[in-house]
Amino acid sequence: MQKGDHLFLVDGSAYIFRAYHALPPLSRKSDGLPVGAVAGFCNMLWKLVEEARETEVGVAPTHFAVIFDHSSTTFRNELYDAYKANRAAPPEDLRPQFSLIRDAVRAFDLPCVERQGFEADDLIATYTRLAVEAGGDVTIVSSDKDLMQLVGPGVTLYDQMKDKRLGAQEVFEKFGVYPEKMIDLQALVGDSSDNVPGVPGIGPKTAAGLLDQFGTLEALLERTSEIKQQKRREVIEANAEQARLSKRLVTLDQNVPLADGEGLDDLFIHEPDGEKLVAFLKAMEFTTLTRRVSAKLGTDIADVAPAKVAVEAAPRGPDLDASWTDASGPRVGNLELSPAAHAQARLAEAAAQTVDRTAYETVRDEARLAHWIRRAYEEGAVAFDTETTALDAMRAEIVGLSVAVAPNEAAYVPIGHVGEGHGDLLGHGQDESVGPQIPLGRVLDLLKPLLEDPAILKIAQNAKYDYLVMRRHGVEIAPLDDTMLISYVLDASSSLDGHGMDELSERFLGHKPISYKELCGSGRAMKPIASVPIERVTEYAAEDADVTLRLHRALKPRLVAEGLLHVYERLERPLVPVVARMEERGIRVDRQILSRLSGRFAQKAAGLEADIHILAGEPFNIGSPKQLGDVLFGKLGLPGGKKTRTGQWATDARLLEDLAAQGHELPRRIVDWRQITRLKNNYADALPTFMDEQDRIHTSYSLASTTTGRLSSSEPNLQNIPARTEEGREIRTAFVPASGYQLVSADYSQIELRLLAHMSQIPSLVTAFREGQDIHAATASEMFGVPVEGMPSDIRRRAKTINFGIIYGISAFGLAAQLTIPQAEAGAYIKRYFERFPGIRDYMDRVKQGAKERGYVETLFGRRAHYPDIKASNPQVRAFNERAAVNAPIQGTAADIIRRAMIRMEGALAKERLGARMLLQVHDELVFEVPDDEVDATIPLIRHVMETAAEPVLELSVPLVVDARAAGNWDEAH
DNA sequence: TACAGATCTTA
DNA sequence: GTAAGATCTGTAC
Repeated sequence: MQKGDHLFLVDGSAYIFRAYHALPPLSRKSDGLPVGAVAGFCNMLWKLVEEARETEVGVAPTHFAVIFDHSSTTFRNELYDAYKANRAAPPEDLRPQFSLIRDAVRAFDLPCVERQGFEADDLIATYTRLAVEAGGDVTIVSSDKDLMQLVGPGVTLYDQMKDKRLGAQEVFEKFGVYPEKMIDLQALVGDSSDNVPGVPGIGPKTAAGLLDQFGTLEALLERTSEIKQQKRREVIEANAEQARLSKRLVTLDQNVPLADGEGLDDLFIHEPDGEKLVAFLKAMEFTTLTRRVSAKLGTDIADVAPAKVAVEAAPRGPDLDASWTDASGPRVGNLELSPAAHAQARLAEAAAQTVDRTAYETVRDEARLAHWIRRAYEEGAVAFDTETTALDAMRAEIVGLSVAVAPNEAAYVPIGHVGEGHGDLLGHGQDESVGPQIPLGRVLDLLKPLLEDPAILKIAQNAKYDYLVMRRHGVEIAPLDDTMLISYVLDASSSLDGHGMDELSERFLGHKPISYKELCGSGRAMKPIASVPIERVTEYAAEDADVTLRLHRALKPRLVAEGLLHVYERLERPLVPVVARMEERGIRVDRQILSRLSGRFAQKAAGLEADIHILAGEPFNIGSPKQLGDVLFGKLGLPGGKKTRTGQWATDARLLEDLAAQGHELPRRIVDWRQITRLKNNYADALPTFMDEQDRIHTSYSLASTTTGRLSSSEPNLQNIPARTEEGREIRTAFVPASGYQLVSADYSQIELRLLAHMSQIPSLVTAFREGQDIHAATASEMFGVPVEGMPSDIRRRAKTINFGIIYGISAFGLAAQLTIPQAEAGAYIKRYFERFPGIRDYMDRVKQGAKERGYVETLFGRRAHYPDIKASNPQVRAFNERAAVNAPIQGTAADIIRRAMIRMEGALAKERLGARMLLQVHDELVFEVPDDEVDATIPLIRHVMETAAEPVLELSVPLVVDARAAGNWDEAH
């Protein structure tokens, strides 16, 4: 549990009574077992878990528990033996349902908690306290007045039946006091259903008035002489002790000892096991709910046998509270407690705090390091940053570590510093002048328990980097929050370095941190950080940790307030260690193959270069578009010269191809030369420079640099290795498995087009995918009336281009360019397409409209892409934003789905004890290294995980299909 | 030395 | 027509 999390606590006993009384009796058909309350209970629970975001609660739970009363006396009976003594026994037909309802909660895979000697309310109070202390928010699903005392910042009640939230303001409207005085009010008023005596003749109105006048119950009892009405004074004086007793009875115990496995963090919610749940519902014979649940969870009803459910002859007779406080009445916005207000307050707080770099400490001995570790434990969270010798996490050596536990309370631990001008570039070699430093091994030994402690949240900016560096030193940081990813989820559009710490700090804290450049210089003058004076590095590094901590406080609550917590928790945070391990593994590349290719490309390029210079009549730099343009269109006067917007001659491949098609020799050679030199320079010669000692290349994936949720790959970019041309594919043959392994490539077939079919719900497209038709041929057939059988390849090619165009937000201009046809003709194609698939135009219009209204579009998983310029007055800018907005939900949903597959993949492989290692992601493709003898077992598993990755959140109306193949290199596997 | 523009590679 | 990153050239500083 941590800041930004949201705990739902369901008052299970109250829920049962409500379900029982609200619904007509229902018996199981096969044997007449009464199950009405179970049915109502299950429906409410399912609705709550699935739809909380759409209700007044507005957020989905990250943590969840159903709390029951336990069937024994509680500490309150020791205080007052008449407590709840007049409670009627539950109705006969409800009794057998109690244990079934507990079974139901377990079938939902939700924690179900009860404790002997305590009421459900005490457990709820305890969990609420713990959650608030951990910085989380709480929704108590109940409207029992006994629970109103718990309402406060971050804590509200929720009446599911009425879809009403109760915050402090609602409590005040109902009882005339704010939540903190509810206990005193109840002590005065009493509760007949619980046998809490209170003071006779004092009702809620009078009690509220008295508390308004005196402040507290104790003050009232001490100053009864000030009560004007004689009768009232006498009755209160006579019943003072009874009021004090009542107060103890109604005060909830916030310190119930929790059993192992019932701690706050054990309440983390996870997707239910579809089979288990469906089996239970089937046993109960709830046909409608069974259908609904299985559809959502992707479970085939026919495949699941009903669970064996034991019906207890008699319940253990729990004291179930039938009283249900009516929470009706006017509801007023509860602004001071809403997640939005909370988030805003945090932002304001962060912006107001100033940074004091002189407060930072340089840690030079183990005693001081121990102090900082202790502080981290006290706070429960620590911001963390590593200073290293390189930007590449796979090569970087640790120079120092910084931590922050509170604003301005931060420290730097120098480890690998050397004196100015001493040591080599990597910072190796010690120097006495830098002063004492704790040895790396000791720092790691001391920090490892903290960094791996599941109870302490570690916060980092670009956490994957620090995770990788530390993992290489045997420390597996967890749990981990990443301020960069939080910012990215909140608004991905500022992606051009927009999530860097310095930018975030200036944007949200109004503070400009010391830049790396200021610290170390840049370019030729750049010094290794290990030789910068430690006092200066302390200011820089501790500030980074401090700023990271502040950003976390400022930004994390916005995830809840803006309904984006699930995107972060499900699609971003869990991916950090997964991608880090992929980078760490790297992929093996055959140096010899690349070297051979480089030689061949060099020869070919030299030949072409000579030809080109002869054809041009003079030597010139072919690689210079400027010189090339002058030669082609100036000196030789070739036709079709176009200017780019900077006034240069355009010499792109497409244009040169056109010239070549007209019979010009030179442009053909230039196109070939460009292809060959590119293959040589960009790939054959560049890739070996990234190889490590084991001939493996470790790309770096950015999780936060696209607007749509895709990953990007750099240094080197392994997401644009050639695949289309014969010569290009030879580069791919150099990507090979380790010995004893095969490379397996698994890619989604047409995933974006399938998602378009699902999202726009075009019947003919949906049917085509369901029946496994050739989608481009089907499109062509629908558009041009040509039968699929014997369709000319050119017709199909046009349809394919149009299909891609649709996904990209089509324009006549673009389609014309792509198909090299006149714009009018392209426009006619589009018109015809929209006539044949009118739902597509409606869908695109809806998306654009939504983007204009809200400023953003969403993927099916709730990820947002912002397009503020979609309302620009410049038609070009506007049209561009419209196309991007149409594309983003499709591309982004596909990105979300493969992220989900990646997150599940390692666990799925481990569960089957398979040794496959996930190495690369290329948007719709995953590449693995699989032990030779496990290939046959692994491929079906990989396919299954990928094909079901959208479930159970989404039930797609079209199947996802994955093609997978094993081979000795990436070209053949792809 | 730093940056923008053109080009080309991928999904 | 969408989304990226790398390299080279040429120019501005």
